[in-house]
Amino acid sequence: MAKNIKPTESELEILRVLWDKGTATVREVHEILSEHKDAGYTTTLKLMQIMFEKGIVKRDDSSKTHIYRANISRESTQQQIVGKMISSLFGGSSSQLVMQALGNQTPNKEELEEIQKLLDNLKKQ
Amino acid sequence: MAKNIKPTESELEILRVLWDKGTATVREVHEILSEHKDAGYTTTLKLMQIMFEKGIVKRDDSSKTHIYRANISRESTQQQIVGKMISSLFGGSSSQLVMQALGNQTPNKEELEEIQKLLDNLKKQ
DNA sequence: CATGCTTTACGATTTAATTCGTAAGCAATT
DNA sequence: AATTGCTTACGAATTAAATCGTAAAGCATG
Repeated sequence: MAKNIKPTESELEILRVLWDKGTATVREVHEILSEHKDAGYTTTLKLMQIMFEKGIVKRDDSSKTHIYRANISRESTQQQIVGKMISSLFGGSSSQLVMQALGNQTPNKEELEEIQKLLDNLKKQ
Repeated sequence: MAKNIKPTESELEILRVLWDKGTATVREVHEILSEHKDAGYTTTLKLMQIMFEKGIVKRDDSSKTHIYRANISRESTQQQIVGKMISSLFGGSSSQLVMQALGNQTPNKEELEEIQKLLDNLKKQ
């Protein structure tokens, strides 16, 4: 049973850091976010506290500086969001999304091969 | 130069109706939306008025009942949103999005063939 | 022309997300 | 022990989206 949680834009940014690093403190997340975005430290803190209340992240608060960790997987979140987009923007047709994505920004040779393999598998069934 | 407009969730719902029908009155849009969602008529009206102010839709107000029409294309909007999603959720890798979409909900034979054609084209280059 | 129905306009409220200021706690250093 | 610096907690302000109530205008019909 996948969690039916829809992270906001800002929450996604934080999740990406946590997914990449595994665990992180508020400070670490904030450092990374502030490369691209300017918001104060307490803003990041507050967001992460709210995410904790919502159950989107876990945290270890046994020491003074809390250590955070994502509580929803990258894959299930991607699936959730992509699924929603397919139904809301592509009339339920995943192939339309695929075409759009491929036409948009072309992957390199290795990636194309990977897609080809997946496609071959799907065609067999 | 594509418009850099990011429709909200509700605005997208309205746009979908306009894209499908070409033109529509507030009443028509509202009828369709209210099949799946319950919000009052004036809510839909207000949203469409705001979209007009933002330039997302055009309207013909020569008669009392105004006639609306999308002012951004379905394709460019899809591109915008998919592009954003690729960078924000898939680390810039469009193939990852493709894999996710294909794994998620498998298209039928014809769609698979279409994707195959596109893939062949991309591989040639 | 009065009544009733539909429309637009518009202000106000509600709800959610984001942002920040300030206080309090803790730890290291002087 | 006082100072400095980093941490969390928390309330409050800001901003944006969505919702609705009410009024005014237009139009058809009795």
